[in-house]
Amino acid sequence: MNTAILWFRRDLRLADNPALHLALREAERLIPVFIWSPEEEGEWAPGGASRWWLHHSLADLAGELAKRGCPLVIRRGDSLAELRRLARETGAGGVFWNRLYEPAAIARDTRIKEALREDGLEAQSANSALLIEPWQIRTGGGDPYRVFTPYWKAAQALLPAGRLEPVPAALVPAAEPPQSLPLEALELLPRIAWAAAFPGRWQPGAGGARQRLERFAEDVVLDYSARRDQPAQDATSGLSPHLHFGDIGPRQVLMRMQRALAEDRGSGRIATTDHFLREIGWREFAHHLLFHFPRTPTEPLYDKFAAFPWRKPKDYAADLAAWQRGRTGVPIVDAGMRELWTTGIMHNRVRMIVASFLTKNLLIPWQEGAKWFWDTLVDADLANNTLGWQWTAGCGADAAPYFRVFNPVLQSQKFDPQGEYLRRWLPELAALPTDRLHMPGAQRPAIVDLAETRQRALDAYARIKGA
DNA sequence: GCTCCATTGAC
DNA sequence: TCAATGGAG
Repeated sequence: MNTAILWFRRDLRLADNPALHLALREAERLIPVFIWSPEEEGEWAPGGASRWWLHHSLADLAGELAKRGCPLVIRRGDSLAELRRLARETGAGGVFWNRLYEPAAIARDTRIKEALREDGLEAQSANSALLIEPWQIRTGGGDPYRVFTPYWKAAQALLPAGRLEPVPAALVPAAEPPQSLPLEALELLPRIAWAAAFPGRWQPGAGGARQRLERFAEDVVLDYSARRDQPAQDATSGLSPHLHFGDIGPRQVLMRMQRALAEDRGSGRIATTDHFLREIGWREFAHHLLFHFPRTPTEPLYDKFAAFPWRKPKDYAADLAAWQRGRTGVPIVDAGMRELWTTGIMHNRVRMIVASFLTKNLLIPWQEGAKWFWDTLVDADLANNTLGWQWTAGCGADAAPYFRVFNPVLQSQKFDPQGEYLRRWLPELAALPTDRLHMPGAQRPAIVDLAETRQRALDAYARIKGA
């Protein structure tokens, strides 16, 4: 084959890109293409924050490709139609891509693979996004895992080893350059100034991802176990949006961590690196679950929770709005929701706190929280978002037992003892003494009584228990 | 079928 | 202490 199409989706990098190497094995000339087709992702088209990231990550990828003499082609519309058109225009003999695991994407890609093969084209997919593909791991009984610890234990034996595919220094483009839209034509950037603070916080793209991984592996991971749960600290990797868009892949992360370990065995690095890789394991587990239980983005994994007595939309609309805007009167909740709105991210510890508050204290369905996160997080990822929300709501895999209701005041005191995080995101409270800072009503009257609503949640759970 | 372990907590 | 549950053995 003379020419191959490399179809980029959420693998926006040249390093450790197996589809790229599949294509280069088959063909001399390469046509890298990105097709904007959000309607093909059903209910889960990228949200506003994700689109901001995608724009900049695509710009970075286009730059890297141009440097190697092989410009990125940008199209919009029906993916299959555009791939066929591109193959016709260029005489390409095949299409290569890296797999996605969302139900809508799997259905689309399966259909496209069949259609391209019927056209007489080669069509092949590869794995760039996961250490272990969802179908590689089963319990002794042959079922998918639903509990993390045994899943991750089984995963150890299947972790990839060996070298990663190198980045080609140069690529050969199509004989005739195909038509391409300018990136701006996709209109991915928000029209309002909402994302104004994002560029100071993030550098989307493969270069930014590599810098983050280096900094983390050299320095931050040393204290990861001790500091990861404190939202005021800059003690996490910050890799989640990069991993979502494939600016970097989990194999690159794993190999870098293994190198860090090899460089200084005997230090405290072993335990803390394992702890971090365990979090990468949660990402793998989330994809395992989404693949095997594709209805979970909207439905509880365990059927009996379908009968859970959530409040009704007309009753909770005002409380939901207060939660979204960071006006609940519970400081740690409001701080987290403001961090999310301003930066497109929220510390994982705080995600659990605000999610517990929404589902248990406000008794609002977890799906509402999942939708809000979907639109506001730069790292919005269907697998991770679904697992996180169902975990907190108590209806999903490896869930916290429902009777474990987070107390946001205790959580705040424990994980932000100096009130540093609270003062950062609620500057109007900066002058308060720390002990008062954590308390509901410090800034505005709390919309609910914590003790009362905790009991209401426990009662609601008791009603469906054993159903 | 049984025991044991683990499970980002609160009272 | 409370308490539910999956998974391993």
